[in-house]
Amino acid sequence: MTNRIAVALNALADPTRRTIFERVGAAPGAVGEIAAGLPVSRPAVSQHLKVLKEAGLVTDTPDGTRRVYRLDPRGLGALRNWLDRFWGDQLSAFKDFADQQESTE
Amino acid sequence: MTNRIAVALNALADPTRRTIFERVGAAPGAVGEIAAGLPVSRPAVSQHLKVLKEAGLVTDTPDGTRRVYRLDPRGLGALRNWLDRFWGDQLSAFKDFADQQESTE
DNA sequence: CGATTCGGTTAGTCATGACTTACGGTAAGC
DNA sequence: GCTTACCGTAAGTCATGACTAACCGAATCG
Repeated sequence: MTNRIAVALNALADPTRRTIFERVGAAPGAVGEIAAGLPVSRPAVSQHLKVLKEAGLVTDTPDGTRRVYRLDPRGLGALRNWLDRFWGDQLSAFKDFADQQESTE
Repeated sequence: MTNRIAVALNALADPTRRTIFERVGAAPGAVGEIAAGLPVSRPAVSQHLKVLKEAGLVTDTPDGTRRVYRLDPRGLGALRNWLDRFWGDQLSAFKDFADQQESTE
């Protein structure tokens, strides 16, 4: 459960991989199209897409010799839920902090 | 602007650092308290907290010789907004995909 | 004051992973 | 059939960063 978060965060931590992820988010496309214009080789993009796929952040669909990648809502949703948990923690913690400040002033 | 996202994601990618972040989220505390029970040394925790602080994910407050760390809403909010952008992309992309599926069946 | 506690910093080691080059494999076009 | 795109994989190189041990500064207590 927290492992899904681990792989997702690890996948999005790399700058090149994040750029690839943003490109896929802007418009689904094949590996060659995604790699075009990037400062890394096509095999590198392939490896990054593999990591993103195993993280549940993208999915691939065969299309002839090409392979179209698009966003996967599962990894995205898992990250959102994880973040929202801390958002709640943060709010309650801030409330405690504010109460304490008020009581000691 | 995207640099804030970069440092935040990079900070949360490390497992040890994520554990520290979760501990701080559960309950604010000093460095020694956070380091207690962790499989790494206290200086390591100190270095991790520095990274989390520079990422806008935690803040520190001096308290005598101690130093209390708590969550910082800024980094948390930035991450949420960044994720939500892709959430919108994902939804529209899924809609396009569904429309295309429908038109080709 | 000295002694103690708490925490940040430095230097140096070591493992992880991002990248390229070369290769193999599959589907479309002649 | 043969060739051409397109893509994933393997092997090997190299840089980044996580960690420990040792050190130093600052605040508290006797």
